[in-house]
Amino acid sequence: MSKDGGRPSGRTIERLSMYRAVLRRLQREGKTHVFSHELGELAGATSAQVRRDLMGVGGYGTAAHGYDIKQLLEGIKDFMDTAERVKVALVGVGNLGRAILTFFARGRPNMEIVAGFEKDGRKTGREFEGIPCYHIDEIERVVREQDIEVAIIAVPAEAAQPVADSLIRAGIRGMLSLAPVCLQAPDDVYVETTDLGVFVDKTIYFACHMGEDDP
Amino acid sequence: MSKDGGRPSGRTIERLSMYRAVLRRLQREGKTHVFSHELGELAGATSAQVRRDLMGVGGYGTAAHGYDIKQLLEGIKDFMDTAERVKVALVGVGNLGRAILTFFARGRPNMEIVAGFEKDGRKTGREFEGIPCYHIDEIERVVREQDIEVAIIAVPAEAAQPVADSLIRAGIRGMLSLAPVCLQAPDDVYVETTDLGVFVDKTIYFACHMGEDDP
DNA sequence: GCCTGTGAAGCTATTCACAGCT
DNA sequence: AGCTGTGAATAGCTTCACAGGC
Repeated sequence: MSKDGGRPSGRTIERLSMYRAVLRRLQREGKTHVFSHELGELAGATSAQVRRDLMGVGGYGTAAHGYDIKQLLEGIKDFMDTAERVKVALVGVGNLGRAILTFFARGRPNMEIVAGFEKDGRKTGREFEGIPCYHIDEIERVVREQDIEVAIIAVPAEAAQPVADSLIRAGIRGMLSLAPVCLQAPDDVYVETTDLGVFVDKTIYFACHMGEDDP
Repeated sequence: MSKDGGRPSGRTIERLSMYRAVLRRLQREGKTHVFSHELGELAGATSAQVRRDLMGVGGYGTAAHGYDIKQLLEGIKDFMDTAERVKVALVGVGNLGRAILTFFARGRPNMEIVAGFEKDGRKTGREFEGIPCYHIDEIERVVREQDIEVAIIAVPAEAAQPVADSLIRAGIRGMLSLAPVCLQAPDDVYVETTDLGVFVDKTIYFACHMGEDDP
């Protein structure tokens, strides 16, 4: 069976994450097995794509019943997750930050938000969804002390780079920024940027230019 | 001079949207011209990538000063935007919805949020950021009456598909869903899904597996 | 018959590299 | 000398298509 073929691409990881979400839902609904074409339909991928992605995680499927959901979730977990739950910080506890807290509050198996940071003094010292909220100046100390490895940045555009700089000084390994700016960071810190404005523009573009043929 | 070469890809549109954000910022800072490598650095792309993207919008650049920012913004606008500002609905006015409202409140040139929808009766009938909030049952009527073409869906996962169905019945052309489910829709409705959970998983994965070589 | 796993083909996107201009 | 615009080359991703199994 040769070697397992290099590192997976970002696209593959995104899809695996979606498959996992779908699989968990199916499991809650009582299903135990699923075919590649079903999973594909529910996750927005073709069956061939699903099979190829699952190949990478050592996918044990059978022609008779498709994939065993429990086994598959286990496989994806082994493939993607780290041994311990990753500790995550949330910087910015405004509307967006609180939405994120609610979203992740009921805990995911692979991560845990352990600290929030805010500039606004009326929010610091309190708890949100059970997460303590510190002042933004404490980022370096708290991130170090608690071995926080990943941060979600939900602050206004102007504040994003300074926040990133603090996190980098504190030794963060990865950041997900929701602010509409491309953060500068050293090569050994992974940065992912998700700008809502971009997705709105994209949706508008394709919604309004659909079915236009080149003349 | 030959044909302008087919429809641009989603990736290209995403980058154009980011370039635009950067260009607007540079313009506010008083700059009038920019080189492809500068724009690339600020937007997270290579200079070659920038030049190729801008070629598509008829990029007028000169070797001496690079691209004229004003002209370029005009070009991107002509290329991407529709003649009229697109009317957008926001479904779900919880924390996430309100974050979106604040984010887009100061208006973008190409779109305008004109209505919010909520299930929670305590929010309906009021205004948020100057946007009227209707009950979710009124989606069909209001979307039709106001010629709303695009919707942003910021409701919990379980509610997303029913909301999408109402929007589709109302004749929506595109939807951006922030719920972690892949929406079913007819082919003539464009659907974009942005699941935060996926991006968090991805960030965690790459942050924690960086610098691992195949043994 | 209908499924998985997978080499090979096909396609799309990105980068290279250089002509042409200032 | 340094930049844009762009054909050509490369790299990366997705789909095809079929062998093998239940």
